[in-house]
Amino acid sequence: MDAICKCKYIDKKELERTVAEQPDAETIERLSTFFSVFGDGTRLKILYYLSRHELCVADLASLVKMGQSAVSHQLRNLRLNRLVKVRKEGTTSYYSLDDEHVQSIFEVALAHINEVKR
Amino acid sequence: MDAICKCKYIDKKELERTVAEQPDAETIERLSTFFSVFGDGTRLKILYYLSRHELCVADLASLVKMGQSAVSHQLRNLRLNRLVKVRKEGTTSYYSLDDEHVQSIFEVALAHINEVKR
DNA sequence: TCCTTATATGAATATCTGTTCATATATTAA
DNA sequence: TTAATATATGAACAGATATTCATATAAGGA
Repeated sequence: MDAICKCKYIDKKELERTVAEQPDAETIERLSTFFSVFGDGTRLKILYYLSRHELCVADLASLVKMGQSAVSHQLRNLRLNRLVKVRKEGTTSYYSLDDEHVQSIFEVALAHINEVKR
Repeated sequence: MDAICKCKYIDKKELERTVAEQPDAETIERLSTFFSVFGDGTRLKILYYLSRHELCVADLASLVKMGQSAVSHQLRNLRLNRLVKVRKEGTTSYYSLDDEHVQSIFEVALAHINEVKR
């Protein structure tokens, strides 16, 4: 702790506690990655549809009005971040949500943007 | 509704409801923007510190170990997204949180990454 | 076996985003 | 008024990211 606290209104002891308790680098890294996944309209739409139904790639593509390839890439992203899971049947891949937090995340975020109301 | 539902396992009626109830373009836009703000380590750190103290720019810069300019740019971003607010006193700007959802957001996200545990 | 269908993926490209650098603005002190 | 300090901001640059295109893989049917 060095150049900190040049300003007034700060209880130095409390600030030291804040620094001591700060999330470690890995936590920050994983948090920002997690939020980045939600920071894209295409992925949000996919997550919304999957929160209602298990769906195959072609149907998702038609629902979000994007090419099959684009959707496939995004599903891969969501899969790697453990937000969706796949079930294969023949050549068809059925995707569904793999995280019970997605719903809560949506709710809090909607609460935010509805209160700010532009 | 056209090329949808080529796959089985889908109740067409329910799918129509899902489409009818889907969030509009503006909501998707605002949601993804909202999440994008959290999708960056520097901003997450800033939000963490501000969740504990009102702080000036110089102290924030020293805490997150970044240049004053970088922090200033990020604070501007956070300000435009209504997550922080400023209070000026002389030449000093004191920032603090401007959103009661930030805490809840953190909690849900932490719950997620702790359960997935790498 | 050959063809069709569903999905996955590497490469290329265009766009977006974060940081730095230089500088502007504004307040206070000398 | 001049200097020093705190912050803000435009421009430039580098790195990240989303989409498209072409193609690979793989299963099922003819």
